[in-house]
Amino acid sequence: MASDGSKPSPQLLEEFSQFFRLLSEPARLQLLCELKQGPQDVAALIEATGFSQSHISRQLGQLQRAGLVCCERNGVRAIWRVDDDLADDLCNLVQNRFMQRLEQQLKQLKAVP
Amino acid sequence: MASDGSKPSPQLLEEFSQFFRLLSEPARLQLLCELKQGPQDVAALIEATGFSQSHISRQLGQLQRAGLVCCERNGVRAIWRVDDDLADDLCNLVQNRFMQRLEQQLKQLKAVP
DNA sequence: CACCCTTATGACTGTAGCCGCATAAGCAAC
DNA sequence: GTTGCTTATGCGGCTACAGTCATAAGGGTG
Repeated sequence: MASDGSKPSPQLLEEFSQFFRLLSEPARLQLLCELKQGPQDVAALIEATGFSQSHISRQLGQLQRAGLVCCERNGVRAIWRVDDDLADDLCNLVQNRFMQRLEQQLKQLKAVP
Repeated sequence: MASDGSKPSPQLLEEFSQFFRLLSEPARLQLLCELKQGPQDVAALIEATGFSQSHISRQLGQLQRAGLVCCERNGVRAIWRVDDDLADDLCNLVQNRFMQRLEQQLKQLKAVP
């Protein structure tokens, strides 16, 4: 968000929040993780997650519109795959921070016996 | 999310999604941006954003529980400030991707006259 | 053509969460 | 003590969105 003193515009904030909202649903994150294992069709995703077909279709549609996944069609069948590592990168950043926090808390507990 | 072939646990996905949900609200992003300009009290945030006092208090509470902001109390007054640059880093990553996408689309339009 | 399989979508319900209003809680000064 | 100022919170309305069911749309195969 602008490393100088300027503030981002409301429109940009709205776009940021919409993108983060995409990742704020465990179901979508789980689909992204499954697809990270490799391209799969919807039947495999149903098997892996237990979600209903319509649910998966909707979530994949949202992820596709955001450019995070894409699909290749063999006739009627659709093979989905991750199209952008951004979500993965964001999750790694968050996970690193989680770990740093836990280590810091652990250190503080050790320091005061 | 685990650069090897393993999938994150459902609990971790839940934590990720909860964190991203924090950033999925323009009001909270805006508060973070305002505080990025420098530590401020609630009155200044009301002035800057136009939000109600109760609204700001709730959102700051959520950000505080997540460790993104913290406050220093002078008696009854609270001065809030950013306590973690993670949100900023995440926004920068997203913004870079937005720009890359737009440049790519622009290039494709130029390539096919 | 009919029949089947896969995916997308309209309609609906239920729930979560934003947001404001009013009020309580906490602290300073008098 | 009371008065005033600042922040936190219970309550309620409202909206947005996840998730399901049923159905349509699009393609393959006989």
